[in-house]
Amino acid sequence: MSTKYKQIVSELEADLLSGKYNEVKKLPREEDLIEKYQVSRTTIRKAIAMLVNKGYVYQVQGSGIFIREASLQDYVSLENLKGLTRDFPDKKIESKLINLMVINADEDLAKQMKCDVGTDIYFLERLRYVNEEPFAVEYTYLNKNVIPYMSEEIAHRSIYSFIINDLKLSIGFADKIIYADKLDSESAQLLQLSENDPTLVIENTVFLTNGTVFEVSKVIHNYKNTKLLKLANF
Amino acid sequence: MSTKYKQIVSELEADLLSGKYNEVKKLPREEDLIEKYQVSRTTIRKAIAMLVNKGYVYQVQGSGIFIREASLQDYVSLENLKGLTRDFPDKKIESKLINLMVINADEDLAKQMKCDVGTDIYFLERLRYVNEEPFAVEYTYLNKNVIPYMSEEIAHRSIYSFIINDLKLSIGFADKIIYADKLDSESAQLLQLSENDPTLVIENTVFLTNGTVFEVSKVIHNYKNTKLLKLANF
DNA sequence: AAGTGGTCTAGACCACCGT
DNA sequence: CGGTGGTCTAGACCACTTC
Repeated sequence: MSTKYKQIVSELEADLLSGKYNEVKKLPREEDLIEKYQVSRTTIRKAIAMLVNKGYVYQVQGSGIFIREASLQDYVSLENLKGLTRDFPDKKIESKLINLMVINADEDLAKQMKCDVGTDIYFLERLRYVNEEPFAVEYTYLNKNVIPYMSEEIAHRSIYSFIINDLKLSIGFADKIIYADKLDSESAQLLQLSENDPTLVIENTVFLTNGTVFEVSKVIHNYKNTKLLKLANF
Repeated sequence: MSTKYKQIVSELEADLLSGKYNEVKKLPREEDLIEKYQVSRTTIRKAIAMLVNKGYVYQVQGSGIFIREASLQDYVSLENLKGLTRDFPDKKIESKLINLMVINADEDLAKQMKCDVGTDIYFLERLRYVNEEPFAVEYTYLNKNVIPYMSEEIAHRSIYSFIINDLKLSIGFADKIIYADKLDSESAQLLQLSENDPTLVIENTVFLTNGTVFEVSKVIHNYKNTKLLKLANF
């Protein structure tokens, strides 16, 4: 059983995605939500705050809770960072494993992963496809002390769902550095593009809830089919 | 006078940026902050929640409030979107105005700006420099019904500070679409790069607190000196 | 003026971290 | 176990929007 406000968030999120409020472009007022879910105002407001943070809605004092209609389709959201499977629920996601090995952290990697030099690290190289088209080349480093087990089978599917559902770890936050660059020849070949073509690169450092680094990765995207969506609040 | 929690956020933010807590890498516990600021726990927790959203800190149940040390230097933050002046406080920011005119919204622009076809729109083209280097070419559309006045003088400095401080408008949120592409010849020349070099493009739609669109813009960045930083929470 | 969000309080009880 | 965050309640009063 989850907490009340999280359940309310899930339910409202599902309603929003199903288009339940598309006509009025508004959510019911706070008082109605309080009545519907039988919770205190604080709890409702906490749930709404989550939806605001996720970019679903915005509130206007004296007026109501309005839906923010940034058509989510075909964009990789920078808010819900739980893997491609979440971003493209209707599309066919595949991964080709190119490399999987255990290495020892050198000084540079140890610093990035906040671990000791020599720590065992899984290194994975994957080519990811969306609807049969090459989408990105991923170079991933996982701390073996945190992720004790990794296999070809897991790497083919979603590593994140393995971490959350099987290892029961909870992911806390991530730093992402985003930039454009020229493609190197290896990545170009994998993405079926030409050397020196543009590419969108994302370098990730991903932390558990307690602040432990468990993943460092570099993802080289096909510029022809990657668009990120960031919903910012001031 | 601002609200209590906003004042607390400002103060803690300044403390964090000044490096006050760099040694312990922790903020004081909630109870101490309550004592210090003489407010209720809810108010302190609201302030901390803001700092968490901005990516400054993370909380661990049973343990404390820890500082998230993602070195902010040389990155354009996707959290504090108040212009380059905020992102690079120590650097020299300049803008060269290339074009400033009033146009009428065509069907496409009207849709993007949620206004009527034919509405007066300021169109600006600016080349922005950071430390004397060409940083980005900006194409900006501003709804003249919202921003009634614009001049060469304002366009040379920060449009955002004009909107906030002089027009007293409050900016609410923004949608940002981010992708890599090949440079066209005009932008390439302005950025002192070659045609077909990579570029990082950001397309913005910016809203006031009440949901009114006041700006649509396309920013074509120099890939050699632009790195974005996104601090995500799960 | 009526409707609806925004801020703030005081306090209860639960859940997780570390020793 | 003590220390520290996490969730939740009930209620007061303020501020903005809309008519």
